[in-house]
Amino acid sequence: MKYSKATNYALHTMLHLAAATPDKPMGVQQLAQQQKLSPTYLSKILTKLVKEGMVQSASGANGGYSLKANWESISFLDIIHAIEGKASLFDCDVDHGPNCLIQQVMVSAEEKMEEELRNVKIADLAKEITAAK
Amino acid sequence: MKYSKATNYALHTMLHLAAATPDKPMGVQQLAQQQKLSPTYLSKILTKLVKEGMVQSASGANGGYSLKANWESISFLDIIHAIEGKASLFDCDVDHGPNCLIQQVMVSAEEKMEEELRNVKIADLAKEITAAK
DNA sequence: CTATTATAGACCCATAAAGTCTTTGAAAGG
DNA sequence: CCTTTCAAAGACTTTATGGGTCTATAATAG
Repeated sequence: MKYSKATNYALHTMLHLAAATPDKPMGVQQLAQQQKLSPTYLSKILTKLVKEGMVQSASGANGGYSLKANWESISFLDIIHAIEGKASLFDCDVDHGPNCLIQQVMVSAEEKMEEELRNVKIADLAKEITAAK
Repeated sequence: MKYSKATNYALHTMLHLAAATPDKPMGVQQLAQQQKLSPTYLSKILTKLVKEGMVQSASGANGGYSLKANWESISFLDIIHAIEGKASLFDCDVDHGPNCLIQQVMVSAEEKMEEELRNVKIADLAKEITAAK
């Protein structure tokens, strides 16, 4: 079990947008250079973030991606869910009634992790970065 | 990102052993029937648990698998680590120095989940099951 | 010695992640 | 209106891994 690389890229891209230019749009090639990956691949990831309402896109000259107005409230969990989906990490497939004790333990542990990820906003890290400069 | 089915099988098998016969060994075909999967596949999973020192195996007639002496202290996390490995769920591959803030957040969230999984022992659930009978 | 059981490893298949390429569509600016 | 610049969409390829089978080997009880 591993987080996908796409999640890593998404988190870094969001942090970069938040720390640099929440206002001005930034092109995908520029964003891709930071992480040394292909622009077309990153654009697929960004499109997911757009669909989830975290990022705005603008076509045409001087276009690009920028954060949406509500960006200060975006948490790690929001971004992870946008890429990985919102399904539970654990599914008990065994056919033994609806109340699987194991399932309950696994889900409650997962919720502990999600709670933490929900509490950390991308804006928190962006502040740390800009303060360090 | 999902837990593997093997983890699900391992947890259920451990629980079944703990709730049924911590003393007498149980054959893999019997264990496999419970979860409706092939004995050879389950044996691969059980071998991992043996190597991690949670389960004892005995070849030959009247052989099979049984829990080890220390079984009351075995946690969910122990079993999960035996199957999934102990690596972190998140690796920041981006080349930007050793102190990735994102990595730190992800790891600390993961530790919250692990803490919970470390606190729940398979013996706890086994007690619940036997008490319910 | 034989029946029974675990162990090991080669092997296969399906699915999903990871990434490329090409076409289409939208906007800005002359 | 035409061209340039950008994102969006989707087909496609590649690679890795989970999930599983099969067969041969080793250990042990009786």
